[in-house]
Amino acid sequence: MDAEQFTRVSRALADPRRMEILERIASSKELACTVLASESDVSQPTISHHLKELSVAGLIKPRREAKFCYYRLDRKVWADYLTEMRRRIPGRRKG
Amino acid sequence: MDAEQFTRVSRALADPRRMEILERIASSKELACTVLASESDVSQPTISHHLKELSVAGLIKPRREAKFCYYRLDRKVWADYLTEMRRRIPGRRKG
DNA sequence: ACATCATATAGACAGTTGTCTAAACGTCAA
DNA sequence: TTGACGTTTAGACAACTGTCTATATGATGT
Repeated sequence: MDAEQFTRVSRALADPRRMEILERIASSKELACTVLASESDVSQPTISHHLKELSVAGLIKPRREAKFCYYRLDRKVWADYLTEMRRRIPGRRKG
Repeated sequence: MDAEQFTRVSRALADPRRMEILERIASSKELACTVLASESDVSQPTISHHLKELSVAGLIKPRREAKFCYYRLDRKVWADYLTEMRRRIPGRRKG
């Protein structure tokens, strides 16, 4: 994962509400915007905005189906992010 | 790790410069502000500000020795953060 | 006491961000 | 075509953030 995407992901995760949304998406195979909007206490455009940030970061992928838009977690990007974290802050070698 | 600290850590990591500082500290057993300030291209107060954010998040611990202040990574907090990340976005169970 | 060095704090300022409302866009069903 | 629905975009606004300069604090050495 390159530095730019790493930063984008980090920033995307920095907002608690966005993290919450990501968790919600990850907990399901696929989730429609409507569900997220109805579950949240912020407006639907705000949800849309957060989903875009998560998309741009590459953490989620949209699937359009007629009127609806479903999002799913990109597990590869997530795994890559965690790997990059461990690479940047490696565990202590003895000595 | 409680939700509040999780958010604080996430926010602390969201700034590339702060992440860089954290990596630099992690790469060494202990690091003085002076070193960080001299290596960076931002002003000393800005470095001090970033160090405070990282401290408040619990990621680094200061050690005062006379005039100097040395920082080291709190590896437990770091490990806890990664654990919490994995807990929030668990790997897919089959089915 | 005074000057010097290392660090922290205060205050200011521009840029970013999360949120809202209003409106646009695209799809479906009468 | 009209209307309703799901979603995105535009624009506005307050709050937050990264940065700076100037200053304060505190320790050292002369």
